[in-house]
Amino acid sequence: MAIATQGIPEETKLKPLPRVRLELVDVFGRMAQALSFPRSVGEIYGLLYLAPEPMSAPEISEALSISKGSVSTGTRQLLTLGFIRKVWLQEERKDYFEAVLELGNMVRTAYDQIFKVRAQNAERRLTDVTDTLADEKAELSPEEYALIKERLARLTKLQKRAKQFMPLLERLIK
Amino acid sequence: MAIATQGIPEETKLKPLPRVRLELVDVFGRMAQALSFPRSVGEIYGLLYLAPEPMSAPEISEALSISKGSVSTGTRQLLTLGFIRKVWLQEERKDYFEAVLELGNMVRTAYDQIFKVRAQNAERRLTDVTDTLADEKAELSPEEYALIKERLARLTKLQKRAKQFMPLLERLIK
DNA sequence: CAGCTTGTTCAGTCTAAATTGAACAAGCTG
DNA sequence: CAGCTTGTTCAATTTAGACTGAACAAGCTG
Repeated sequence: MAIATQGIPEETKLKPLPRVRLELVDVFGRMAQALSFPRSVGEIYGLLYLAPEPMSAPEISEALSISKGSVSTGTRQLLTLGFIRKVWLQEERKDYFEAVLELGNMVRTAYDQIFKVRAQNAERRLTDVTDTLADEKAELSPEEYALIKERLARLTKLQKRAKQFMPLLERLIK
Repeated sequence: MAIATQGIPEETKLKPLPRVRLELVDVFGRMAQALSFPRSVGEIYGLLYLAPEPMSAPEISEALSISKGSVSTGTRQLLTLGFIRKVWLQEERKDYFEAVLELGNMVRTAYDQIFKVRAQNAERRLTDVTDTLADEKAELSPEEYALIKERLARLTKLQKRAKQFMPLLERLIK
């Protein structure tokens, strides 16, 4: 008997997840994909969101049948986005994770880290293009130059309007 | 001579694009990717945005070095999003395309078609999960049932808040 | 109607990103 | 300290989905 159970990790006692939980895992998995995050990241969050207790990385790995590596990188991403947090359970040695339920915070940090950065990039690139136009003025016909200038000006105007709009959005999110 | 030029399409007279235009193609290409659209779709829009005249599908294909197929599917997507429109040039037979410059409209229809649809999907899926919980009630411990119920209620609440938020957003976009 | 060109569709190819799994470091335990 | 387990990293693999190119339909032109 001792021999037979030897290689098997002692923690195989996990109950299968109830259907509700599996379904929510799927919902968050798809949602993550729609937002162009790795599906597994969404799944981990979905799993933790309905977990009665914090879960360890090996537990997550088994419950979702994804590799240790994916769990490691996935939890790291979720931690930096503030979607989950680490919990130290009594004298346990492993890390445990739980979902952050205060969704307001989540949305706000996600907004800061993703939307804001992208908006800034877009702004910079647009000014680069405008610079290129100035450089190239001599090589363009006056008509084409004027046309391009006017259209870039439109974009810049839109850009500015979006920028003004952002603080308002930020206040609404809070 | 007749033989030598035989296979070559007569319309190879396209000038190379000025650098400004190439740069904007790139900007929109990347922007599209960031919004999880195919890069080529963004590139087509970027090309048309600074085009002095409407462009035909073969012209687009050549200017961006992408296949006929990609141009066909890309223009279709842009048309349904309202980002470009078809133009019939005098008695020409081919379709010509031009960018819609009224960005307000664009943003609004894009919002309707993408964001709104996604929000509705999310809502439906969430109610599905809630239904599953009801079905499964008997198989869950009272504690687990209560916990899951409470957390799903949180999500539903957030969902509702987001829903209320949308008309406001719509007004701001206009 | 034969021979063009245009435009759509779709099966196959290619590429970028996600995922795996193995190697390794670090800590705990007998 | 030998033998666990945990967790990270990274090269290799897999997968998803964008892109291509060929086949086809439809129209116009001599």
